[in-house]
Amino acid sequence: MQRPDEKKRQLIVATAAKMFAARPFHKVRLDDIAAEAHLGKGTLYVYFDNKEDLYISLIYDGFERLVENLRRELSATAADGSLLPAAEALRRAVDALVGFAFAHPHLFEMMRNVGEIKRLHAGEWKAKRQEFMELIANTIRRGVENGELTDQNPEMTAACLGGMVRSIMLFGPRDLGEREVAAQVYRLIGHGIIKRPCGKPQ
Amino acid sequence: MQRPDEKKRQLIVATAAKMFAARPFHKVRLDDIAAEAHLGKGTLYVYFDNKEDLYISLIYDGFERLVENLRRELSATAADGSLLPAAEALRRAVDALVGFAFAHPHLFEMMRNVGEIKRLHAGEWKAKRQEFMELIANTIRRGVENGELTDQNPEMTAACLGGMVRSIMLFGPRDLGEREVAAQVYRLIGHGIIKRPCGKPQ
Amino acid sequence: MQRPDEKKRQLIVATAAKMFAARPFHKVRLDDIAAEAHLGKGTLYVYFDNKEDLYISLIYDGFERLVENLRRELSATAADGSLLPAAEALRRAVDALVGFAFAHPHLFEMMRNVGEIKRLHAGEWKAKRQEFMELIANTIRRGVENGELTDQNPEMTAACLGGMVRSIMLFGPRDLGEREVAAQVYRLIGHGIIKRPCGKPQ
Amino acid sequence: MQRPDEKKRQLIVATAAKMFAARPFHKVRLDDIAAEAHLGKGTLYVYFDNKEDLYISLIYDGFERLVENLRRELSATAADGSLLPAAEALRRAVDALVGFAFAHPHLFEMMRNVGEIKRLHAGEWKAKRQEFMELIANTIRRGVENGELTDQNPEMTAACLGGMVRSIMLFGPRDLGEREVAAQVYRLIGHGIIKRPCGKPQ
DNA sequence: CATGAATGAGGTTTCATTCAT
DNA sequence: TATGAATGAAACCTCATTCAT
Repeated sequence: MQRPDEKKRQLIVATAAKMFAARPFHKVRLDDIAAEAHLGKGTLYVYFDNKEDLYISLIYDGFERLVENLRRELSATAADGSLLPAAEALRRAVDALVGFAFAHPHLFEMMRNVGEIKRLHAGEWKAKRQEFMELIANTIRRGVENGELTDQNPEMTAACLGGMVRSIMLFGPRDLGEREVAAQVYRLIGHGIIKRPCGKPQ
Repeated sequence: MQRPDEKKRQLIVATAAKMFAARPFHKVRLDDIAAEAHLGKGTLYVYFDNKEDLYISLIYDGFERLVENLRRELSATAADGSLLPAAEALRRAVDALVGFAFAHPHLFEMMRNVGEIKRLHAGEWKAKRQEFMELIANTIRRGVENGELTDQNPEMTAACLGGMVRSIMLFGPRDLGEREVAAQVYRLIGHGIIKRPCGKPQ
Repeated sequence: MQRPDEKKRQLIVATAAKMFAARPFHKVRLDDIAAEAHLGKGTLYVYFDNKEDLYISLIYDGFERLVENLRRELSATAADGSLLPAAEALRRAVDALVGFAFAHPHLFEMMRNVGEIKRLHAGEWKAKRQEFMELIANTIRRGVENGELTDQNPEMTAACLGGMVRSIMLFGPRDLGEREVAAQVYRLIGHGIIKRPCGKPQ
Repeated sequence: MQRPDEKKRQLIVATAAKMFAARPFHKVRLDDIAAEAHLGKGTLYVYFDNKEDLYISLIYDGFERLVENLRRELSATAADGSLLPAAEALRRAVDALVGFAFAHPHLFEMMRNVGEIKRLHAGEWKAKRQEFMELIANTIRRGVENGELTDQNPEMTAACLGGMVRSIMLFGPRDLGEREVAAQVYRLIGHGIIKRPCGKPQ
């Protein structure tokens, strides 16, 4: 007797991620995923309810990992045990985000359809997205409180971050390196592009 | 692109936009669009080659209008006939972008899948997107040249803008007004969120 | 433009009847029905919701015709406009039943699963079956009232009739003629409930 | 037909009977039977070759028991060792039939598809059904020979019996008692074929 | 013997597209 | 031009059966 195998689930998810990233949902056939994973078609249905469930799980799993990465980075502490300066934390968040985008371009690309998912799995998804937003927004709020940062609407800023990275990946110049992208995003979010004459507050 | 009955074409486009915005491509049936538009299914094929053509045309048309909006705003001249200051031009670009997003949420939401389209209609699309990018990037470059702005990679910044707006619309706090969104985006892109002590260059 | 064609519906029904009679439900493929009827597979779905709907419709249509036959026979009147004697009416009912069984063996055979259908389309079916029962039971009751017949439970008797015919067709000796079957059923049912005056042998 | 664990085989048969009676063959999944019986799916295959074998065995076993019941009843002898009068034997047959129908409604209901089975296991089944028919038909013939009964076609009459009971159970009035059903069937069948001496009302 | 994860042939069903009217 | 009945390729999914454990 065999037991449901987490390894196999991972194999399916990874294979599916590759396929779904390369072509739109309705052009990906489960037959192909099964073949690519060297599994029987029915096996997919042992681990997932249906095509959509597989798709959603895929993205959700990825997003979950991303949130974990973020949490780890943002909860890092300095030598003395205190939290990192907000600006430093923000840089790490950007790095984590961009790093994830480069490490899992499939997943990142697919998160475009998050709007669709929200309709289907509102509950779980909303909670996880809330986590994501809170991690960043709270960091910004902390910075605002201790005078490091200034932001009239940390929530909006948090919401922006993902979109910035995604847009650059999709529409920006070709062949950008991870470093460059992270640096540019951090510059934009951090200082913007308008030269401010000294002493003139924003 | 003039067809027998431009009114009818518009009706189809508008109906389709509504449907495609509400559900993903593969869940929208031509039957549904035809029914919703009170037209025969075959009529759709008088005006569009196939489902994908309809979908692409939809987004392309929308994007085209957006680009025209942008061009109009960015080519505005001051009383003396000179171009607007770059910062002011940028503000107008952000306003145009956000205004469009609020005016055509369906279209804006659908542009999420622009990546998909790129694969299909690389040619036309690439040119149009190039226009979009150039409009913004050139404005930034102009500002950099005349000392108003500073940006190490105007192309990336240009690429960012759309994503920022979209992210805020999708993931940001509920019930945001057009003004608020435009203001926040402009603040972020313009000055960022890090308080800079006077005299300390970025 | 073509209009939904009642002729085509009949063609589908007739073809399906043949197939479903020859093999059990789960061994009949819609592919086969479509091929046999020289129609596209999808055409079946223009006229019926799904396989089960086709199956049910099939039997229901047949049963409906049977009930109409019965009604015609039982409402026949003598030369003077009065209803037929109950015994005569009963004979006609049996003839109609057996005639139908011989004319539409497919349908009659399939009505075996009426129990199944009841669960699915309780409403319509129940009403139609009620009609069937009432036609026979009322005839018997009329005979009882005017002294022709005697039956302690006309409803049960009515319920019996179909089963008798079906059993004979299925399990009785081979190569029975319509006449023989009708005669035997009538003898069984008839002499059980017809008061025979003394001395008059059956 | 003894298997490793006869108890377990019985459990499977009983569970399957319940399921097959409630829904048609193609809607009963072996998964469901296994789950309902708290057994592994594979275990079913230890005791039966395949789904159809299970189904057939089920009905065949039931029918076999019914035939045994009938044989016992019909071979009963009077105090003096002679066989029972034909009319009395017939009554017992009807009682046995109705009793079985009430005791095993699942099985009885399933025998609807006996026609189907005939095609599949013609051999064994034909023999067993022949036994059933002979038991009844011979009893009738005996009655005819000794003047108790009159029947032009005992085989047809025998074939009828099962159908009568089944029809009443399925389509007759609700909430009939075993007694009532048996009585009515006996009256119908009996008074049709029993010579009634003059002046003796039914 | 008992199990249930794995399988994949083959089923039902969908729906973009065609074309006769 | 406008229609929607007809089509059938191709998709998703089921589930009887197998077999490693």
